[in-house]
Amino acid sequence: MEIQKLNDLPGKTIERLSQYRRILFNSINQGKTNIYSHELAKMMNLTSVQVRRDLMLIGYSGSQSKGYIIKDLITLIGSIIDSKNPLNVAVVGMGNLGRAITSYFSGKRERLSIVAAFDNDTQKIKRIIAGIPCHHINKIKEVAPEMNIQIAILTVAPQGTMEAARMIIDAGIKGILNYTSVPLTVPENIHLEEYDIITSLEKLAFFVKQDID
Amino acid sequence: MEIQKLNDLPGKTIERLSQYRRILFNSINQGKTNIYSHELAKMMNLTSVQVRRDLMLIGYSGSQSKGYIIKDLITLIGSIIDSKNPLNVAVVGMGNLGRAITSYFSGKRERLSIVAAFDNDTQKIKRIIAGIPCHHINKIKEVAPEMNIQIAILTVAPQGTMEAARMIIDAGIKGILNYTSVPLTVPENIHLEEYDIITSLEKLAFFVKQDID
DNA sequence: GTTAGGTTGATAATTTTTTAACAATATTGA
DNA sequence: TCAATATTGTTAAAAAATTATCAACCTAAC
Repeated sequence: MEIQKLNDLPGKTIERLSQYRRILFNSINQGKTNIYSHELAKMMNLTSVQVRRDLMLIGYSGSQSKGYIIKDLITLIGSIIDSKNPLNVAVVGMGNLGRAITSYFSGKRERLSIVAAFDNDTQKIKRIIAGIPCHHINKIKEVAPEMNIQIAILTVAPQGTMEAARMIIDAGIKGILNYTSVPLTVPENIHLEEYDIITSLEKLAFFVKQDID
Repeated sequence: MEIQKLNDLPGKTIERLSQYRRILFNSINQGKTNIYSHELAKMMNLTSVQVRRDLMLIGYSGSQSKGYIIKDLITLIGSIIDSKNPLNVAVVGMGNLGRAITSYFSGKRERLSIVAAFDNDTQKIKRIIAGIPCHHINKIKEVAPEMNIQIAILTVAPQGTMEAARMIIDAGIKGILNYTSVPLTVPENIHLEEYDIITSLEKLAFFVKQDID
C-alpha cells in the first residue's frame, strides 16, 4: 500500500470517519463486537468498497472471517480525528439554531466541547443557556484566549454574519463553522466550513421537482 | 456548446446556483445592476472560472463589457431551481433546530414554503409555532396529502429518526432533508440529503487540530 | 481433503468536479 | 487608428472522488 499521510486524508473521508464512529458506537451498544464492510456500508448508504477504501487509507486491517473489530476501529478513528489536546468550541449567536446545536452537542465528545456562547442580545448575557455561559460578543476577544477557544460555530442572523466573523478572527480563533446563509471570505490561515440550510433545502427541492414538473 | 440538459446539472452546480441567487439579490438591493464573474466569485470564495462555467452550463451569456445582468440572471436561476408548482415543506421535529429552520425560512421563498410542522410532544400539538401549525406526527399520513407536502425536514432526536422517516415515506413525501445524526436508508424513489451537524464540526476540528497537535 | 461461498485489500478504471489555458470580443486611451 | 487591458465562453487538462475488478485468504460444509 502506498503510504498515506494521515493528515492529508480527503475531506470526504474525514466526514465518513466521523460517521463510521458514530455507527460503531451504536453497534457496540447493541452488543456487536465485529462488523463487515458491507454492514457498515448499508448503514451509511455507501458501497462496501468505499468503506474498505476509507479504512485502507487509515491503515486499518480486518480479517476475512470476522471483518473489523469494532472496538479497535473506534480507537483508531479517534486517534485520527480527535485532537490530543481537547479543542474548545464557542457558539456565536444563541438563537434557536445556536441553542439546538449546543444542547445537541453537550457532553457528546470528550475532546471537543462547547464551552462558551456569545450573543449581542443583552437579555441573554450572563445567563446559562443549555448549560453554557453566554457572554456579550464584545467580550470575545478577552474570553476566547482565556478559555482557549479554537473553534466558533457561527449561527447569528444574516446581517450580523460578517461582523461576527471579523470579531471571531480578531479573537484568535482558527476555525469557523458557518451556519448562516452568508458566504464568508476568511484569511488563508483560518479554517472554514460552510453549511447552509437554505442551500440544502433548495438543492433537495430541485431534485424533487424533477419528478413533478 | 454541448447541449446540457438542465435537469441533469451537477449537484454541486445546483448548490452554487442557489447561493449565487442569494448574493445577486443582495447586490440588487445595493443598487447594482450588473456583475462580473470575478465579483461573484470573490463573494462566494470561488474562482471566476468556476462561476463562468456554472453559468455556461445553464446557458446564460453575459457581455464582455458589463458582465452579467443581475436581474436576468436571477430570473434564469429561478426558472431552473424553482418549481413551477410551489413545493410545500413540513418540519418534522419541532425542537430548537426545527424552530430555527422554520423561523429562518418563513416567507423567504415564493415557491418553497414550510406549511406544517409535526412533533410527538403533545404540548406542542395544535399550537402555532414560528407561524406554522404543529400536528401530531401520527397525523402526518392524513395531513401531508391534504396540504400537498412533498418535502420533509427531519429534525427529531436521534432515537426517533428511523421511525419518523418511515412515517414520512409512508405519508407519500418524496424528499427528506435529514438533519439528524442518524444516517438514513430510503427507497430509491425518495430523494435524500443528509446534513449532519456533528460531522461538520468534527471535520472542521480535524483540520484545526493539524495546526495545534 | 477439497470445493463453494464470502470477505478483505489493493490496483485499475471511471466518473465527477475543479482548474488551466486561450481564442474571441469589447472598451479605453493614447 | 491601434495597442493595451479586461472580460466572456469554451475546450482541454488535472485533480478528486467513486466504483469496478480481482487475487488472496479464511471458513464451513460436504
